[in-house]
Amino acid sequence: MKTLLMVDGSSYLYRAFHALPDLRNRLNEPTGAIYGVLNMLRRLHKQYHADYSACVFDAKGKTFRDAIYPEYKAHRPAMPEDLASQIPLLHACIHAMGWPLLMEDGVEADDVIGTLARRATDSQVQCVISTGDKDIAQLVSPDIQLINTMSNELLDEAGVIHKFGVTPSQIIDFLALVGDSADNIPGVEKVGPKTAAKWLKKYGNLEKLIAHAHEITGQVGENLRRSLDWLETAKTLLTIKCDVPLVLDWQDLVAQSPDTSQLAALYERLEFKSWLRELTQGQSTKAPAQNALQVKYASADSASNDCSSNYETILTESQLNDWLMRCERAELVSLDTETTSLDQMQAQLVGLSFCVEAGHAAYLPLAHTCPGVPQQLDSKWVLARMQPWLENPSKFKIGQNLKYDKHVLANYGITLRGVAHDTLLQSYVLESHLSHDLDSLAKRHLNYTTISYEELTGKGAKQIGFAQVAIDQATKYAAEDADITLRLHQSLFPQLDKTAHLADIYQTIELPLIDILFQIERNGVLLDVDQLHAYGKEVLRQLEILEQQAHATAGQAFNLNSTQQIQEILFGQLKLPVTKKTPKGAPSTDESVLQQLALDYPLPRILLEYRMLAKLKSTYIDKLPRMVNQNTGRVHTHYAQAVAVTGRLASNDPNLQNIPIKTPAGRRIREAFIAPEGWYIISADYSQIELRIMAHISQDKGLLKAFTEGRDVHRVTAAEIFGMPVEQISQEQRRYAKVINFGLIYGMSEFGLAAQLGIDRAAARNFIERYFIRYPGVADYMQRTREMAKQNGYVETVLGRRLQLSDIRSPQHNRRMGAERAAINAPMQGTAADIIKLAMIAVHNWLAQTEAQSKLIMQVHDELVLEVPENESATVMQQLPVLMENVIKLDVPLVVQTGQGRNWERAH
DNA sequence: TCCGAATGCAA
DNA sequence: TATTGCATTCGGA
Repeated sequence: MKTLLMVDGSSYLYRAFHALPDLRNRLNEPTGAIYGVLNMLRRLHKQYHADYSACVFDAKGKTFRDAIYPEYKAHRPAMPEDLASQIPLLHACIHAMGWPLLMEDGVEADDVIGTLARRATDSQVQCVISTGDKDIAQLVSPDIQLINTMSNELLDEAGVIHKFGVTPSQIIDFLALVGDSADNIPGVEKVGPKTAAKWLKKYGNLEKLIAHAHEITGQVGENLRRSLDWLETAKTLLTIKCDVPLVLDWQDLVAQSPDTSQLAALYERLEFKSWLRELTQGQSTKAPAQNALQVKYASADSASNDCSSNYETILTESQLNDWLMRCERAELVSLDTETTSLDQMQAQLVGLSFCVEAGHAAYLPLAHTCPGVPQQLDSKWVLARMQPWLENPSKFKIGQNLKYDKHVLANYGITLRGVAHDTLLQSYVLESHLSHDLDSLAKRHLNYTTISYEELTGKGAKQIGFAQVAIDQATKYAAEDADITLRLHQSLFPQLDKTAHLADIYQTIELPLIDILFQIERNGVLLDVDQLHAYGKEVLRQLEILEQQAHATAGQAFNLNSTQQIQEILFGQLKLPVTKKTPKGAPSTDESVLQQLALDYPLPRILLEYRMLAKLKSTYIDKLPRMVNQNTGRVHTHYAQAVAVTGRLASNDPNLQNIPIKTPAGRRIREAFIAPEGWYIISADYSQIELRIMAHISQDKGLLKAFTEGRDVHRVTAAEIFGMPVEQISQEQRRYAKVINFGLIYGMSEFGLAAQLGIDRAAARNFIERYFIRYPGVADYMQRTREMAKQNGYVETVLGRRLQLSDIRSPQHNRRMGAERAAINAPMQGTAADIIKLAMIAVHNWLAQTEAQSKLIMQVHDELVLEVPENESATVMQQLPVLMENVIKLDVPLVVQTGQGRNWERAH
């Protein structure tokens, strides 16, 4: 049987343009989209030896769809000039490569493809359609398959059912219900893929669904009934025409042999060097592996998404020996572990993967239990064999989040050393505002779609463990991860290295921090479970009393945890005044609202008390004891090193960075964080670090002076804005000044200040004006920062860490203002984050050098917490401030306050 | 079982 | 209509 290969060129054109970096030749002509599309055609050509082929593009001009629906694709902006300018050369290349190129005026590419696919089926020709567009799934049949060449996803009939939950013949109905945002075709409101598939499964098709529309209950049902007329039109728009009159012969679809000299001239102009070399040297079609480090010019080769690969499964002793030798010899080895659990303290190894050179990776299964599993090497023996290499600090390793792998190996008594790089942190330092998971990185930087974990294991309740995954599947996935990580390093590291400050932050802050965070997490913190348990009982009694009081006061029973029910009672039945709404428009019942209402009514006061205790109980009192590790008897948090865009750490499972402190009830919880017998908790925190950083960055004379002279800065500020001597400032006036000082750090508006202080806007504006008159350097800094952000698209910390602000030029006022506030805050929050990270490194190194037993156990943004044996406490108390205050030299002094006690509360 | 909304804890 | 996070409960699908 003959085959026809069709490529939906238009669907790839935009994707290539946006997915690839802005490649240009020496003439500064953009070339990225050309490269992307050609690269795909080359891959397809290698992959399929089709008898007929065609590359199809949309032509200019209106189509019948525009006629029946003027908004069709109307939301799409005009094609960017940088893309439009690439099209003539792209077409020239395709032509020179010998591909039949089709463009029909007034007909969309989809309809050309549909028509040819129909003809192919009629002529008993098999059809493969390469597209990134899901609409075309409607064409799939036993003789017609889709392939998404960017993601390597193949869709046959079963594939469509698996992906969309409906058959190819139901795809049009499915899309009509869901809508297609790419073409600006709305669906039924609130109906997503799940609902649409469910309905179509039940009723068969849209017609029958419409006939039973009255049976659908709820809001969705109403939405459906409202959309009935539209659905017909949507169907027409979404249906690919398979009967377009095309004057074409099968002969027109036979590929010609490439015009080599023409092609060489084009590649020369476009500077596609490796392809050019291939032509001139008459090499095989396989492109040589590229070393991104050497690609200095705007050569398109560095964007190669041709991740050709050779993955091996290690099942024999000799294979292992072979790979170990390669690891020993390689300059840098990419390493990844597959495990039984996301909890790094519990995780057991299922397998290990390595990559020594892009494209050459291996998977070493150790504990797969899938049916029909082959004999695997004995894991104890393997680990003993590998331990010397893993622990050798001069054998360099790279990975994606190696802190996790270090924990996993530590569970087997192995200390991973020689961590030279981590792609998670490279991406984080380079582009903290984007996602850093391996799948996203591969897509973004290599234009490559990895096999997702869920593809192998499923998701939700039916998800299986990695050990149940078949070994060949696991090899593809795990070896690919190691391979991709190495390739990412080759792309990311040179980018980092271009900006000295970013390279420094990566090398001297983030990389060294891996081991320190690992150690802190491993150390854990001791919890007085009995105390929490007793306190929980006490709180439970209070909650029961409060609940009864609330029900009695309201005159009915209701769920005190339900904001909706509280809304109904306060504003629906009791008719209390609504002062604030939630973002969705419902009357808010948050703390500030209840506090206001509590002045005049009894119920809000009860609710406030209830909420505070309920929160403490569920989030901390009950939860923390359950998080105690059974083996160590301690709580081990996880620090996320690449989550917060400003450079801060984040803590989770459990979050130890939001343990209560403000209320007496909250402090009872801090009392449960204890030191073992014979040890102390010592806490050291930076005093007003962000305000000090603001003084340093803004160089405001008044602020610098206040800090340099060691004054109470809130009191000084109050004196300035109230125009009174410092000695006469009241507590209330100081509180105002403090709110203003903090507000400034967050880029607060007069509205926000008014809300915060409970004063009117005019008064708030007055305070801000007086502040800026007294501290003109600060006003100036705010303005400079906004401008810097707008100009560069990013802001920087004192050490040069960057935060990109993609919304800073947004036409949407809200987004732009949000970005401006973030621009003002990020340098201060981020510099503080840099400083405490330096402090962690300094403290850790000092403890190691002096061979102290004391250990870091927590970091809370501006505070370090240590567990210290009695005999070391005096030294630590004396040395901590010295170390922390001198990690950086600012134009104001840094001040560190320390405390020690049997528990965290007492250490404050 | 999953997800968004509302809420609230920290620095 | 104040920055950065994480985690809880509810309630709808």
